[in-house]
Amino acid sequence: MDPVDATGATQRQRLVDLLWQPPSPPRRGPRPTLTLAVIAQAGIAVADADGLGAVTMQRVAESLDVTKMALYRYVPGKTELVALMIEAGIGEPPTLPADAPWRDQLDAWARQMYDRFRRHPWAVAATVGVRVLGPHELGWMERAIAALDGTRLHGGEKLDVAVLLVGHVRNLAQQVAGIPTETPEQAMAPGLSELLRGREQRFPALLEAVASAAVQDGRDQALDFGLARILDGVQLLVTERARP
Amino acid sequence: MDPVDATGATQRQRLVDLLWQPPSPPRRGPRPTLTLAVIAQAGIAVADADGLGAVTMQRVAESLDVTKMALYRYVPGKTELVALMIEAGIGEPPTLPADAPWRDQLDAWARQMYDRFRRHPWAVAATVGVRVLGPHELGWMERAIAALDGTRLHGGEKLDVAVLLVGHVRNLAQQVAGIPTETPEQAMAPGLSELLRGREQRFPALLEAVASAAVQDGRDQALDFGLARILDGVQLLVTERARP
DNA sequence: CCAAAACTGTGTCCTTCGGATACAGATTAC
DNA sequence: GTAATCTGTATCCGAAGGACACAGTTTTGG
Repeated sequence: MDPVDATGATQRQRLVDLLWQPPSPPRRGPRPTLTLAVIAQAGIAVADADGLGAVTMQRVAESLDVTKMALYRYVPGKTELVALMIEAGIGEPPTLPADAPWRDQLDAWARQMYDRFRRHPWAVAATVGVRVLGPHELGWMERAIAALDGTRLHGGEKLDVAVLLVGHVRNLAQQVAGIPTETPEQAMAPGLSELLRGREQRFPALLEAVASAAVQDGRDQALDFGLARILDGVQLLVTERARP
Repeated sequence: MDPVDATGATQRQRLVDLLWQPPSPPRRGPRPTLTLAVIAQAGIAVADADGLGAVTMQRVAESLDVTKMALYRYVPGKTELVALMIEAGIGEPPTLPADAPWRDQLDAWARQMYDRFRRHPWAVAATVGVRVLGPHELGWMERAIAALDGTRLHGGEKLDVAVLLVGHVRNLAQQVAGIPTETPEQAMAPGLSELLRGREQRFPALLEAVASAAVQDGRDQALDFGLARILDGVQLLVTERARP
């Protein structure tokens, strides 16, 4: 199943080690010219500028004035490089007032995560699919779950709330990616209204919604809306659980 | 900005045409051995079997007993092939009872979309980022918006509800992809509990949640949970709007 | 009926990418 | 000092997307 290398470690285990136990500097041989952090930052710079597709070993190496193969001394492969970029890009989990109501905590949490994703739009595409989580990413999850500590939700429910919020934030960040100036609703997809033109009778409800939404103002209104709905729904459950 | 080909059409416009106006059969020359639908199905078969990464021109062409370059007679490039795969994979929007309450309609809508994504897990990864929407995909949106026709929500709000639901469904489908047997909570990420082992003091809330969630049963419980919360939240808004 | 036009599928070539391997130089431990 | 260890490099490879020219096939117009 999982490919095994010469040392007997699986690819997965090597990635886990890379993310969770940054390798100690070597005791012999020439001093390394690079570090994992520097490499990750270089990759992030490329991705921020020209998208995830532009992140190639060649390009990252060039920006660091080394050869492509030099990177492989630090990183097993491109998958691992992207994983490091995600960890660095998402960054440390936010510090939230632990004594604030859970709803305020989660609201702030979601907005800060949205901020990170907006700063690094490629991170949305990079974090699809099952993968190994790093300390930062797990720290974010921990912080969200911890916000629900006071409630009487089950463990599974707490996890589900976090998953729900992450999904919303990721989804919105993705929609806005690449269209920094317009509002999300207006530019949900390139030329939505353009597509609808000439097909009015086929998508009447959509047409009317888009037309009346175009008048709407609102930076990040879709984020606010979804967040309010989700937290309203969660609040309903929490209060229901609160009374015996 | 947008590359222009010899005929003066932009790449984007060519894709729009491909999705919305299936090209008519040629009037002269040899009969084509393939059709767009057949090619898309071949691509879907490959993706279903071995993932989106296994979808190469070569591989798809082989499965159709043609050369790689033959495909380019039908499809401008791989991007367009994937777009066709998405359209065919998502399929026609569901038929829902138009007289049912909006909540039941949206619930069924979301579950059917979840079903499609579960059948084609690669579709989640393929539909990240801004892209041109096809008739099917737009039809799904239309159907969701139409479900809210009776309510007094604004156009923008209706769109936001749809986006919210799509986000949840996509997110869940992605989590479950590749782990068909276990429950989503248990296998949110490969070896979440394995990662937590030895780091109990660093992620206490997460640890407790995972531990108590492991006992939970529940196929698709995360889907149900999120759906219920979201629709609860929407319902709150709808009823609020209903009374003057 | 026949030639020109239009179209299909193929073979060949190019570039880019991720990655394996072998090697030369630098640094440290014994 | 010498052996072990580690770094960065140069070279090579297979697979990928795609450009292009060509040969064969079918229809249209005279």
